[in-house]
Amino acid sequence: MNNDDVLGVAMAAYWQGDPADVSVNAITQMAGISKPSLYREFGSEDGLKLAVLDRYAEQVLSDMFVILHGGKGLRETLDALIDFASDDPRMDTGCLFYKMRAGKHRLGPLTRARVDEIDAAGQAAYAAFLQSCLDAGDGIGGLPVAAGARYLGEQIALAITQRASGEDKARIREMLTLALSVFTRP
Amino acid sequence: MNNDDVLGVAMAAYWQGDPADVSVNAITQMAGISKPSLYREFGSEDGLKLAVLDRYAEQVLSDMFVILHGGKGLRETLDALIDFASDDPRMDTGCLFYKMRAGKHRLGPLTRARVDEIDAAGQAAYAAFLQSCLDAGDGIGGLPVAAGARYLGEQIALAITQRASGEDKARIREMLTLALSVFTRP
DNA sequence: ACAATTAAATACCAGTCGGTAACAAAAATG
DNA sequence: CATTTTTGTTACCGACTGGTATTTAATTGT
Repeated sequence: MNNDDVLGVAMAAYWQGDPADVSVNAITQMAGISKPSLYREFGSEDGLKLAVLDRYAEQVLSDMFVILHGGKGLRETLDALIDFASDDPRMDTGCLFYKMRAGKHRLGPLTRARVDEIDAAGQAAYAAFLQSCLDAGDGIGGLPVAAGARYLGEQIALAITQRASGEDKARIREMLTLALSVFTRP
Repeated sequence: MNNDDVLGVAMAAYWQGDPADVSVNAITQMAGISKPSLYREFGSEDGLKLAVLDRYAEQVLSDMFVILHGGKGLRETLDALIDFASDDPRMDTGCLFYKMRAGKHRLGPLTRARVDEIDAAGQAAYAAFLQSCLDAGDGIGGLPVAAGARYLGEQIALAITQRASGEDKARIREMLTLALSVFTRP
């Protein structure tokens, strides 16, 4: 059981439940390693969560950035975001990043700082996407880019968070589609 | 320091922070009473939280039901909801009910059941409001009542939750107004 | 083969959690 | 006044938390 395997186990555990409800003891047990081994590798619980978050960003969140930077048009990109948020099986138990962001006050300083970084990067990506739509001549419902980016980000987060609470996929899609319809209004 | 005072202290503590992060020890300390006194009165942490939630529903949530059952028109009622969610000073630290609902898995069975009850009552109130708008001849953006009620409830919850994380009031109002504009679309 | 070094595990630390048993003061009841 | 019953307190319980000091096992260098 090498370090990457441990990271995988920890990510699965944090992702499946609530990061704040999974103890280091539980992780060492699931990974079949001793506690000092884990602490030697990651330094602290904060260090472990940071490593997990980085791995998650690179393995999962990257897909969302790919959608946003795909250079497709407004409708096509929004549809891809809706598909991802309401149907991707990886989001069945929610998004680890959003879970961490929702419980930010329970995180250590390292992980919290990284959450803020990723959040800012997300905002920037949403804004860049909307700006590119404007540049391409697509209207975005007459909204300012910054406000639209915040709105878009929060609606996606809301939809994925509802996935974690077992809400029906079709209903989530319905609500998200409705929320994002403000961008494609005549 | 009588029982109602203790309930007030507990409600303030739970409301201010996260209900899951406030221990019974902390509450007894803040209220200046001993732990067995609190347990004799409320039975368990679950019982205390249930009592707090009931008090909160009667003191705060009732105002939202009053708005919904006020018999006013669509636009006026939505505006009142937007005002409440984005400007009412009592929502500066968020809504205790939504905080409990978000951390439902951390609640005891009594409180969790009550959260579900209140949630269902909220859904019903939103649906009744939208139905009354339809009956009065107001269109609600061509949405089915049930879907609209879910959407409306979640958008209000999102807005108030953002209040708790210190988001700017004006931006929250902007986003909520945008989200609810789907109801008043021509 | 033996010594030095590294890796991993056992066992422990102080602190907090929700919850209670045992006990002291006070108030109601005979 | 004496007795019971309620009210409140101190001190404790076992279980868990994040984090480590210490010891044992495996590996390496010579």
